[in-house]
Amino acid sequence: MPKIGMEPIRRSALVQATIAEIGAAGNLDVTVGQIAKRAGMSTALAHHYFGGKNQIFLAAMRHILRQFRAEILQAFGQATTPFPLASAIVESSFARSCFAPATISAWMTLYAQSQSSVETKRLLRLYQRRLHSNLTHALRQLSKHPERDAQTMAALIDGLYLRAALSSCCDPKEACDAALQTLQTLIESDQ
Amino acid sequence: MPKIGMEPIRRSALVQATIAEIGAAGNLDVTVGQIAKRAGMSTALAHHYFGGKNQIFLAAMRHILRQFRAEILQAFGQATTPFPLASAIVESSFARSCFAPATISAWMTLYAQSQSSVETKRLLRLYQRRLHSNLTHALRQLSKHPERDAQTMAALIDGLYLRAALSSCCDPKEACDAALQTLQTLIESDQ
DNA sequence: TTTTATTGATTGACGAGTCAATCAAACACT
DNA sequence: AGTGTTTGATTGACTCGTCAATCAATAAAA
Repeated sequence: MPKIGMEPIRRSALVQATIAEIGAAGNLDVTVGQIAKRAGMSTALAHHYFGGKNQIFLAAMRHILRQFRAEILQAFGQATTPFPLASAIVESSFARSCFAPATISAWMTLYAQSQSSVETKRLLRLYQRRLHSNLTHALRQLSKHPERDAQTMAALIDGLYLRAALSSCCDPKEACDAALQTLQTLIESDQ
Repeated sequence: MPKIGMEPIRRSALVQATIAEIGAAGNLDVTVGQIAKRAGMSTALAHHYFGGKNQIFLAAMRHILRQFRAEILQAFGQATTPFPLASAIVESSFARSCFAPATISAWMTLYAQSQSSVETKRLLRLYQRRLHSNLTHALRQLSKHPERDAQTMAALIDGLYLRAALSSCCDPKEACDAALQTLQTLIESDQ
């Protein structure tokens, strides 16, 4: 079997499997064995490539963040004028991909783990800083207090996401509309 | 030792110890042994009173929710006119007690576990519904869209709490002010 | 003596990480 | 082309530790 160059394939498969497995379990109570099995390899191989359970999880988290970032960058690419840009950032945050059960569980896990793992906390902060900075940039020409409104919008996005993701009652679309509505209100109020 | 009526004392001690232990660990990776030791008893006794690990955790969660609810009720008691009432609800959500490390960890755990435990999800929804209903009540005379604005404020509170609790940079006070500021903006905008 | 409180010791299961061994492709050299 | 060597890929089996849950036994009130 040893075709050379398996490493990236295996690593990717493990990351995918980790996310899927977290999604299926709903939390971090997932064994390396389960992950490896889903990825179609032995536990030993998983350890061989990642060195340990925690590093597998971190890689999975990074993958989610990278995916989210891609979503945002795409939004930046398509919209060029300020307001559509701001809306696009909001809409990216409520993209369908963010509401896949596995993604939701991974996010919640990220929050929960950030209390105990400095590396996880670092990742979370990275996300928060990026969202804030993107929003500030988009709001610079729309708002009198771009920093402050960006802070508010960022928190609102996180909060609406939480509620939409956890209470299966209200759907992503509704949450997104609520965020856009508030965005409008904010930039109108201090014109 | 068998003084009669130990049960409530033991249960309470276990709940306290659970919260403290979750706070110290930063997550749910806490053993019954650790909890029992902190509460000054044997693991067997912990099992005797609660029946199992999960039920200990659920009791701890319920305790946090109850504590939070007390904070809100107190706010309701003190403020009688609408606007101070709404502010008071916001302020309760950012009370110092909500930012104790143990409380933060417990909340994050609540979010994370709600994906896998129906009972935990039930508790979370209970909190969400109560916050929404309290806010709606307070906003009824202040806003043209009490329901909608309550939804927004509830999400904003959760989001600001997340950010304040997880990034040690921005403090509770700031988050609270941001929420109050937005509350003001919302009710002015649709007057 | 019945009931309640309490524990030490034990069990049974599970899981992370390690290791030695195997297998096959690629490579080097003739 | 043929042969031997290196090297990456891969795993089964094992170790070591941990932990939830159980139980039988003890002690003290009522």
